[in-house]
Amino acid sequence: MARPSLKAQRQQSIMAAFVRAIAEFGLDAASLDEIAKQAGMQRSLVRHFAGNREDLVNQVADYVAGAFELIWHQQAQAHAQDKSDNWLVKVLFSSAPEAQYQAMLPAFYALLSAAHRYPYVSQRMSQCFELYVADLARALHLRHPQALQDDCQQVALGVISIYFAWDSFRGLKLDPALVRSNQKLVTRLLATLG
Amino acid sequence: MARPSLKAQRQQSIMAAFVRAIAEFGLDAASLDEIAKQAGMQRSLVRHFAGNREDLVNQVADYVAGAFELIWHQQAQAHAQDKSDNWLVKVLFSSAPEAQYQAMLPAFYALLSAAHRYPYVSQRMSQCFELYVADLARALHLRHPQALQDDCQQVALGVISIYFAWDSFRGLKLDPALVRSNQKLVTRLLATLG
DNA sequence: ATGTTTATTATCACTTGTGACAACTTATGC
DNA sequence: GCATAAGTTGTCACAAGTGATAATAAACAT
Repeated sequence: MARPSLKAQRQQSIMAAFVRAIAEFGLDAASLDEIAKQAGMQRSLVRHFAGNREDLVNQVADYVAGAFELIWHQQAQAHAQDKSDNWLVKVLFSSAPEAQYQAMLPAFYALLSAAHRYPYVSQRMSQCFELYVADLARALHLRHPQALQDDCQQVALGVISIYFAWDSFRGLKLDPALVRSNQKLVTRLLATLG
Repeated sequence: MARPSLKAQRQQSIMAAFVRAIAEFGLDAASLDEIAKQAGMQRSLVRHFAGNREDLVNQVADYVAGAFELIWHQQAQAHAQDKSDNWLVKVLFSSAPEAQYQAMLPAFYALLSAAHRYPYVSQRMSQCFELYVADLARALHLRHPQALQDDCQQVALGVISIYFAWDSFRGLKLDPALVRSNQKLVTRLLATLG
């Protein structure tokens, strides 16, 4: 038929470039030119493959939220056999997060703080958060069958919230001792499930 | 001597205008022109009274963080006599927040997500967070003298984190039932202090 | 009224962002 | 090779943002 389409790969590199640009300049100051430059192509190509600015923002919300959900899922599955909840504390507050994940954090929080101006982003971020909570609640219930589902949901919400707050302050000049406090805090909260 | 200075008032209205502009366009797209327009003055005046863009951003961090700290302080003092911790749940998750506070939320989270690009903002936001935690930890210790200080600190960190996460999703399309879960969650966490 | 300090207005020069479109090039199937 | 569909480049027109500075107007003290 015709020349093979590079659309998928191009869109990937555009998204990756956008994420980097957001980290460096902020969502609203990450210009199409900057994205193009970071992706090593011309601005016209960005437009060709990804549409205009609003399209790009919506797509990057999917890209980032999807990546976060994937990483979370992988972690959860890797520890599916663990009978205690200790892996949670380790995964969330001990091991250095994957580079890919860490690189997306600024974009995630930039999107979150701008979500109220982009309906689709708002919806996608909410969905991501609720998926996290529901998923963790399920995992907790498996390990604490005697606990009420509502209790598991509360604790899941708590753990995710604590992690969110912690994450949103990563990169700032917070007292490093807070990591330890957060670990103990999550342990304390999990202990309420008996 | 000379003509009386309007600097203080002008700076106030510039800050208020900046906060509104951030909510509407995001931190990096809130242009000096827009700020001037919302403040009802010319761009030259904004520059005259508040300096260039970077100055403005640093000032607005102080403005917002200061306002948040003030509101928090007022709430804490208003309930200084309450012997139980129920007021916390009510204050954080029940009563509709003051309009002034609510209007500043978008700016607060925009600043937080951009903090890694502005050293002073980073420092100011960290300071704000740590003040919240330390203040609440003190308040908790007063009501739970038998609890260890470290435990109070953990719980305070938890409550603040839960509130932060909740707040950062305010304005998104989250399931309204989560308010109730958050209330129960905070109660659960506070109960671990005995 | 005069000098002084501040507010206010009016511009200039420069850079950047955006959307749209036309022209050209390349790979593939038949 | 040729038609086809896609990639790629170049460019135009328009709008906006920023920093800087000079010039003018207003309020106050003496």
